[in-house]
Amino acid sequence: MTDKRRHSWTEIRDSIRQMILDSTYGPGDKLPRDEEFAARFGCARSTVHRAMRDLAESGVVERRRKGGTMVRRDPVTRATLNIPITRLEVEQKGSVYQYQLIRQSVQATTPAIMANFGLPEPRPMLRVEALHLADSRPYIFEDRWICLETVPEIASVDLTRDSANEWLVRNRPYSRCDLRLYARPGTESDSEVLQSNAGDALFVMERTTWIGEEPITSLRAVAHPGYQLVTQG
Amino acid sequence: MTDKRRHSWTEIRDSIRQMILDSTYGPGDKLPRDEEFAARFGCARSTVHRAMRDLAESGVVERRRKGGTMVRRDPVTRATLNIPITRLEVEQKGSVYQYQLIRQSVQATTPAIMANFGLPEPRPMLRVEALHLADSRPYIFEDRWICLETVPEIASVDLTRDSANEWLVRNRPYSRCDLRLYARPGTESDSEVLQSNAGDALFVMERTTWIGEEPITSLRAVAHPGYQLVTQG
DNA sequence: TACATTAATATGTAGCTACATATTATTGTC
DNA sequence: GACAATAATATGTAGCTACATATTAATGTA
Repeated sequence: MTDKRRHSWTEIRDSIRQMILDSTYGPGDKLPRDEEFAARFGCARSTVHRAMRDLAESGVVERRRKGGTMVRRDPVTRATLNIPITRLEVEQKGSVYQYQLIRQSVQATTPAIMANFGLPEPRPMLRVEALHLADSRPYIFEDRWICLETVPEIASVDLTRDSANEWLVRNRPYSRCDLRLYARPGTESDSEVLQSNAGDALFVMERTTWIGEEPITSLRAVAHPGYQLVTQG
Repeated sequence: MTDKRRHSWTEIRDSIRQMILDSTYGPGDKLPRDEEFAARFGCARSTVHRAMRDLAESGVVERRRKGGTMVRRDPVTRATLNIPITRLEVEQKGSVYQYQLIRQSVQATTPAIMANFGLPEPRPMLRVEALHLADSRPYIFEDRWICLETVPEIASVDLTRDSANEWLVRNRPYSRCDLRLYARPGTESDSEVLQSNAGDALFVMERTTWIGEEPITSLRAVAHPGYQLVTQG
C-alpha cells in the first residue's frame, strides 16, 4: 500500500473523506490512529495530522487525545459568513455609497442590550442610529450601542462624517462575536427610514462583539426589502 | 528580544495581532517576513507560519508568495455558521421532533433551480416538499430538488419515514455549498403549511450543494415566524 | 469493592531541514 | 525601449524528531 511519491495533505484528506463517504468507516466509527494511516499511505504522521485537522474543522470527524478520531454521527453544514464593512459591500455591487447619521446620544443600556452583552448592570454607552445608502436608496439602517468604557475614543470621532461601523472595524479588533439573524415585519418607523412598506419582510442582523471580557459594540442592522446575505464555499 | 522558553503559535499570533491593533503595523502595511518574526520572537519559522495562517484565515492579514504578508485594508467579520440536521436542531432545544412528507415527484428543473446550480440545460430531479415540526408545531418547511443523476439511490429511499435532509447529510458529503439568506413576506400557501399569518415575515435559507462539478441538491427552507439563526465565535 | 496512583496511548505542538511554488525583480537580447 | 529569459525571494508544504497534554486503562492498596 505504501507509495514512494510524495503525498499532499489534501490528497490524504480526500482519501480519508472518500473512505467515510463509501462507508469504509461509518458514523460513530473510530478511525485508525494517525500513525497507522501514515504507514498505510506511506507518508509522515504530520501529513495525516494536517488532513485530520482539516476534516475536524469542517465537522466531518471529531478528535480527542488518547480517545482517537471518530466519524461524527451528526455531520454539520459549516459555512463561513463574510461580513464586510457596509461601504465596501455597497461599492462591490457597483453602487455609490452614502452614509447618514440620524441620531447620537449617550444612554444607559436597555435590558435588551445588557442581555446581548451578558451584563448584570447597566452601563453608559453611545447609541448611534445611522443609515447606509446605495445609489441614494436606503440600504441598511443600523442601531448601534458602543461601550464608552471600552472604547472611549469613539466620543471624539466625528460620526457625521465617518460611520461607526467603519471606525470600529478599522480600529477595534474583537475577540468574540455573536451573531443573530432573523426576519421581522417592517414597522412604522422602518417605513420612514428604509422607505419600506408596512407589510414588507425585513432581514435583520444583530451583532455583538467583545475584546476579552469587555463589551465593544452591539448593533441591530435592518436591511432594505430584498436584501440577501450570500456565501460561497 | 529572543527568548529561551518555548513559544506557542497562539502566543505568536496574539502578539502579532496586538501589534496590528496598536498600529505598529497599520492597514495596508507589509509585515516582516516569517523568518524575521521568528528571529525576533526566538521561535521557529514554522511556528510563525502557523500563527500567520490563522491570522490569514480569520481575515486579519493577506499572504502572497514572494509578495509577503500584508495587513488587510478591509477587515472582514468572519463568522462560522453551524447548520445541523433539522432534527438535531429541534431536539437540542428540548423539543419533540416530527417530520411530514407533503409532496414528492420527479420534475424537470425550473429556470430558478438551474440558476442555483449553474446548469445550462434542464435535468430530471426529485422534488420533495416536506415539513419539520417541533412539539407538533411547524418549524421549517423545505422545498428541495435532488439530482437523480448524481444521487440515484434517493429514488429507493422511503421519504415518508426519513427526511431527505437527514439522508443526504448522512450519505452524501458535498464539496461545495452555496448559501443565501433572506426575509420574505408570508404567502397564502405559507400560511397553510407553517400556520403563519399573511403579514408575517419569514426567514428563508436557500442552500445548494455539489460534489465536484455535479449537482447534489438545492433547497429552500422557510422557517416559522420567530425563527432565529444564531452563531457564537 | 472502592478509590487513588501509575502507566499507556493517541493526538497536539514546537523545532528543524529540505524542497516546491508563485511572484517579483533583474538581466540579457533584439 | 520592449520583451523574454533568468535569478531572487517569501510563503507553502512534506518529512523528520522530540516532547507536551489529555484521557483511558491498568494496577495497587486499604
